[in-house]
Amino acid sequence: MPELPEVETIRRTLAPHLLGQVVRAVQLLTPSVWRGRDPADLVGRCVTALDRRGKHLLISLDGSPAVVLHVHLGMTGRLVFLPPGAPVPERHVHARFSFDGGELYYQDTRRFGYLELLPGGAVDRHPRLRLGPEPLDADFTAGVLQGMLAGRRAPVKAVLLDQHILAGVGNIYADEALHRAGVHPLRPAGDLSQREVEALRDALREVLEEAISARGTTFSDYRDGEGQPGQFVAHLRVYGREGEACPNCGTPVARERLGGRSTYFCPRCQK
DNA sequence: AGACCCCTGCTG
DNA sequence: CAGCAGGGGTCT
Repeated sequence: MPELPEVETIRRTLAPHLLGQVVRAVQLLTPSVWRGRDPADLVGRCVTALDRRGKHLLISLDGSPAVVLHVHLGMTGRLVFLPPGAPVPERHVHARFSFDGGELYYQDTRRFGYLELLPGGAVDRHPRLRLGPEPLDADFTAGVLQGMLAGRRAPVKAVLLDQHILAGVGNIYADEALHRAGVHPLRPAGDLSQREVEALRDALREVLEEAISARGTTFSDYRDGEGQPGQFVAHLRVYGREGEACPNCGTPVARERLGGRSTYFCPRCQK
């Protein structure tokens, strides 16, 4: 579920509740979702930062040495902060973190996500966090994207989805960016013209920024850090819209499978 | 690039 | 009942 815009929205909505707060207790209800050091090691530590890398959330806590709680939400993961008295989630709650101002719940219906407690420091060298560049960083230029695509025969969409090459783009935003750029998802990555690479770079940044502004895309499961759904589903142009009119040209949106996943595109606008 | 795996729930 | 779902991993 959560791609870059959703994780960024969760980060922003959790930050005011967690920064400067001390973990008073941790309850791990489903041990299999936990990796790394003992969760009890969190108790007494203060949250010093919330960061995002791609689709990964990194919660830094103080201490000597400091630690980082690494969260990946998979398809259906949620991280929701609730003040005292708020209705308590009941289904698929796997962990609960108590703070003076409320409780942080980790839920995940399908359990594809995980929580991992890492030593602080060079977290980006950790195997699961060896990711490609951030598409919203200022130095993600058309030249950088060109370098990612050059010489590859794989479909351009498959390259966009590869987190080791580019961080944070998932099935929804890959399809949306390719549509905006007018590029067919099955085109061999290395065949794109310079003009197409520039359009794709701009489209990726635009769609990710707009989705963050709309607080993410909610089909069913996704919620932000305060339990609220995102609004970007109303802005989707092709994703999940098989048979509906392309907003550009009116041609029915097509769906094909790529690597076992649905791919939506306009057969007329995307060559 | 594809198949299969992880897991639960919803839809047709 | 089969098929599908925003994540990723591993193995051909």
